[in-house]
This record gives sequence, C-alpha cells and structure tokens, in this order.
Amino acid sequence: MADGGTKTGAGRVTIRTVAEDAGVSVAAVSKVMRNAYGVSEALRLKVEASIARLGYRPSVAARGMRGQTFTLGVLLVGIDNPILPLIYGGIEGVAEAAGYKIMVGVGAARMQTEARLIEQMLDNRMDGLILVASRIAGDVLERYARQIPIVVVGHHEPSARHFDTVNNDDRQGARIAVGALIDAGHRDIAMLALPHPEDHQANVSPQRERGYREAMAAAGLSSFARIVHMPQPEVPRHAEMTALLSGPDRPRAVFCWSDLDAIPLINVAHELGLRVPADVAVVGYDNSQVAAMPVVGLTSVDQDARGLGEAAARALLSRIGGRSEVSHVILHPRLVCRTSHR
Amino acid sequence: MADGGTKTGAGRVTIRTVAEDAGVSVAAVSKVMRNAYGVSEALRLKVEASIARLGYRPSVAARGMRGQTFTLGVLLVGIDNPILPLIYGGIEGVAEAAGYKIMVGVGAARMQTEARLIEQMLDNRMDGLILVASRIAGDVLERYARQIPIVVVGHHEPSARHFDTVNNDDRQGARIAVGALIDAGHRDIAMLALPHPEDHQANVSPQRERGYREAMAAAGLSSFARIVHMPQPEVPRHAEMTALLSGPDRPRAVFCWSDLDAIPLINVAHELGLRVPADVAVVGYDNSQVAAMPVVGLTSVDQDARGLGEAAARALLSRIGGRSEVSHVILHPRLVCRTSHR
DNA sequence: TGATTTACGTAGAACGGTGCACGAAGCCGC
DNA sequence: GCGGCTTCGTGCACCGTTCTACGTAAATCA
Repeated sequence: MADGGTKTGAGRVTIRTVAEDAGVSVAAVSKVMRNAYGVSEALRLKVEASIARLGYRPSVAARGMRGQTFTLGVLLVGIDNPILPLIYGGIEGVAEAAGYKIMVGVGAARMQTEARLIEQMLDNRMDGLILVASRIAGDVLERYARQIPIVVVGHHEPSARHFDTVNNDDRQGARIAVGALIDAGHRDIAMLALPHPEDHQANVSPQRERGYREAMAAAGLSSFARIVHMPQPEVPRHAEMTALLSGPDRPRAVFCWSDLDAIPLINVAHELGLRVPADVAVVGYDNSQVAAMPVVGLTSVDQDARGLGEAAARALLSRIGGRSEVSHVILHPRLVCRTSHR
Repeated sequence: MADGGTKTGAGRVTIRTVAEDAGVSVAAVSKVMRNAYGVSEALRLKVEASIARLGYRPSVAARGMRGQTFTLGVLLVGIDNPILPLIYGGIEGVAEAAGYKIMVGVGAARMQTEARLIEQMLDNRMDGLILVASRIAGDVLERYARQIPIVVVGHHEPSARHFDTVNNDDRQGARIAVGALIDAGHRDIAMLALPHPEDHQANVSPQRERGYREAMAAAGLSSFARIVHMPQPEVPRHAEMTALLSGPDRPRAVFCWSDLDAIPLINVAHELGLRVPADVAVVGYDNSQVAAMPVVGLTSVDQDARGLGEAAARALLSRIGGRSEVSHVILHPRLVCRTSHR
C-alpha cells in the first residue's frame, strides 16, 4: 500500500519531496535520516511521518558521493565452498543489526579477479571490506587498506598493521585432528594439503601443515610424517587421490586440510573398495554439511564459521567507527567426531 | 605500477583530473568513457592515454545519479543450494563479456527479505535485475518491473508481460525422471515435493508435480501416484523422511523435487538399513555436485544451470538495450543416470 | 535584565559524473 | 563568398544527497 509511485525520473520521491511534504528544509530531512545532532522531537516525528507516507528511500548513489553508503562489501573466493554460507550468515547478522547493507562480490580464486573486485567495491564507495579466504598478498592489502577499512578472514597476517584479521587457530585445529587419529591408534598418518603457495605462512593450509608436523613430532611419529600436496585447485584431484590410496605405501590414516578434499578422498576410498575407517581413517577440516551426512560420517574440525563472520563484521564496524589500532582475532576450533576416524 | 595515489578526498583522481591532464574538457572525457557519438580518433587516444597514466576509474555512485551504472543485480534465494553457483557462473560470463559488473544480493527464502533486497538494488541504481528462484508473486514483480528491467529464473510466469522468464521445462524433466523409474520396473513410485505454495503454478515444485502425475497416468499407474509434501524448508525434514521410508506402505521408488531433498532421503535410507536402489530407488532433480559423488550415486535431472544463467543475462541485456516485447525462454532438461534408480 | 551559552533549523556549496544546447570549424555546391 | 550540413568539442545545468557555516530563538547565568 501507499505505492509511492517511484518511477525513474518522473515522480521519484526524493529528499526534496519529503522536505516539501513535511514543510521543512532538505537539510532537516537529511539530519533525521542520519539521526544527526540537533533535531527536535517534534521535527523528527513530522519528518518520519512524511517518510513513511511517501515511502521515501534515500539513493545510495547520491549518498555515496559525500557521506557513507552504509554498505559493506564482502568478497568470497568462490560460491561453492560450503563454509562460506556460514561465515556470510555471521557477517550478515551483525551488519543488519547495525543498519548496514551488504554487497557481495564473488570471485574465482584467481588473484587478478580478486583485485578487480576490490577496485569495484572501491568504485561503489563501500564503507568497508571483508575479504574471505583471499589469496591477495599482505603488502597489497596494506596498500588497499589505506583507501578503505579492511578485515580479512581465513588468511593469517599477524604482522599486518593497517587491516584486521579474523581466524581460527589453524595450527591448534590440526593438532587436535591429528591427536584424535593418534588416540585411535593410528601411527602412519599422512596429510593432504594444498599446493605449495608462494606466500607461505599466510594461507590456512600451511598453518595446518605446521600443526600436523607439531602433533606428529610430539607423539614421536615424525618418521611417519608426510605431506602430500595436491595439484592446482582447478584440475580434478581424482588421479592423485587414487594414487595415494592404491600405492603399496598407502597410509593408514589421512588428515585433510579441508572437507573439500576429505570428502572426495572418502569417495575414492569407496571406489577402491577400501573401508573407512577400517582400511583408511580420515579427518577433515571445516565441519561442512556434507561431512555430517550419515553416508559420509566425516570427523572434522569445526572452526565456528558463523563466529568468524560475526567477529569480522564487528571488527569492520569498529574500524569504520574510527578505531585505528590493529586487531587480530583468533577463535578456537573443536573436533566433531563421527565415524570416519576410528 | 602507476599507483594513481587514489586516496579518498585528497588526491583522488576524478574525471576533472583526467581532463586537465589531457588538456580537454570534462565532457570530452565523459564521452570517451561511454564511447558516445562525436569524438575524434585523436581526442580518444589522448584521453585514453591520460586515463591509463593516471589509473582513472569512474565513480559508480556519481554515474548512477544520471546515467547507467553498468551493474546488474543478481538475487539468490540463499547461498547454499548447489545449483546456484552454476547459474551464477552463466550470468557472470555473459555480463562480463558485455562490460557489465554484477552485484549479488543473498536473501533467505523469506519473501520479506527478498523484497528488501529488490528495494536495495533499486537504491543502488542497478541497470537491471535477475531474480533466481524467487518466491515473489507475479503481480508484485510486474510492479517492480515498471521501475527496472527484470528477468526471473526458476519461476514460471508464462503470462508475465513486463518481465522475462528463463526456465527449464520442469514438467518434461519430471516426466523423464519418472519414466526412467518406470523403465527400471518400478510401479509404486511416490514423489517428494515442497510444501503447498500459495502461488500455485509459478514455483518449480508444482510444475514437477504435474509432470509426475502425467507420467504416472500415461503408464496407467495413477492408482500408485502419491505426493508427499514436506514441511517448511526451514525445519529439518528428517522425521518426515524416516516416516515415509519406515511405514508399512513404504514406496519402492521416490522421485524427489530436488537433490536438496533426494540426498537427505538417501541418507535416511542408509540409516534405516535400506539399500538404494534395491530396497528403494531414488531420482533427484538438479544434478548437483554431491549427487555425482560415488558414495551417493544419485540419478538426477540436469537442467543445464549454466545455460539458464547465460540465457537470463542475455535477456536482461537485450531489455536494457531497449527491447520491450516479453521473452519467455524454456530449456530442455536431460537425465543423468547413476546407480540410485536401477 | 542583559550577556552568554545552547539547541534547533536553514541556505548553499560541494561530490563526480552525464547529457543537452550551442558554437566553431571544415566541407560542399553554386 | 555565402548559406547549409556535418563533425567535434565545450560550457553549464542537472542528479540526490551530505556537510559546513550561519542565523535565530530559547535557556542559563551573573
């Protein structure tokens, strides 16, 4: 009801329409919208009544030219990793409660695409940016961070000075996962990791590799430790996985850097006629929805994805609010036990 | 290289900076950017050189106030349905090739959230909108369509006059799926559908129900036909599925409206100790990635999600380009056979 | 009561582009 | 050598907000 007749050009209801309708100045309406200082109760009520009656909605474009857009940009590396919806949900919850909108940018994991997306967010005058599992190097981010508040999720940059980071403790998560396999009696435990990245310690996979090595060393199993690096994320990993599980030195247990690889690995085992966990035990990372399915039953490290999203949004809002000291948040992961590891 | 020093406020490089650098007027630069009529080769080269040298990027906000933003809004019902990345990929490919950016809005399947997102896209001055699997009623869409070009994917509105639709033939897809079950020798074939929607024929589930009934009737199996409507999408469907598969009148085969329900159903069967397909055969819809996993092996209808996205983007661009006659595209689905149906 | 502060409201200049109306050439034919 | 037509390029009025500076009325203090 009260359609407002918001047709482009013609009868579009702008801040001026509201001002006339309420019999006040344009600036007064603007003040009410931003609930700025210096507006009486009477004025506020009058203006709010007009806004409601006319169905006025401020133009983000016009806003962006001078002030804030009240919109946060969220960059997702891809849309297919099942952990992203959870992180996104956390971000959205906090942002919405604070009156902020979200604009999502979806980029393949290629660095060039990501940089393009950041520029695009800049062009669109976002108030701040959250990058989820970005591959962009720290110094590049520092440069962008001078132009816009940035929070990075799933990317370790503990020495960053101009942008914040939010992560789970990937080393600890890996230690817990490997510990569970050791407790279950396994000794010959391999790890499946991402291809070796250039920017070594920033990404999550290398962090989990460190935790893996530490746990193996602590149990005196360093001689069994071996890390298998998968090929590029694009190409199918089927052949490598088959090779790993069908060779003569097949490991008795595998810790995977992510469910994204653990679940295909279980499938390969199934194809080869290997029983999980009797012939090969598997633990993953991320506790994705598919992992929870009974036919999969994957034991996996839960990094509280929603909590990550919430922490990231809170950090970004406080930065937009003026904070300038850096903040690096670390959440603690926990293991969710199912049938695949013992 | 050539960082451009794009700091907010201070040295930001605007269209004016470029104009000065190239020694031409602001309007001339604007013309070059939009490659508008009336600009000589010499001028264009001069301006383009300056743009490249300064690293100039036009402000979307400022653009949106008068002209186009060259940005398309894409509304996804949620971020977790595995078919969405494919549709999105199709949209993106076509849009990018045409020089358009994409802004994604993610909304839970609640109608109110969706309407809010459309308004948000309007506020952001998108040039056009693609709604994927929206639940919004046709007449509401017609109203929005007067304000902005709209294309709807996965929502049948064959009589819509002011917005376009792109769909696969859901009736035909259902007939193919049921036909495969009949060919495999099944007679007692049930269908798992969404809860009864208010807006009956627009959503995909009712369309697939029609196809199911037609196929059963054509095979003289109408007496076996029964459609089980699941509860709301939010609540867990586990109890209903368990009831369906453990009752005395357990069906021998089930056609599911979507892999989203077919995969949980396979898991429930697994929990109950039922073998698939020996004890109960299953066919899904969407041919999602999880369906293709060997441990799942779900036979499913493939609706060429990428093709849907591409067709939608093409339709939207042609509407933005001025087309006013309505266009309703229908793609043909095909069955991907795996182990779950025979 | 007069001086000083405080609270409220307003006018008008930005912000960074677009698009219209117009003027200056250059080219033509006669 | 003078109208008429194109082809280019420019000046300027917008678009819908925010924000600074300022004026005025009410409240507080000496």
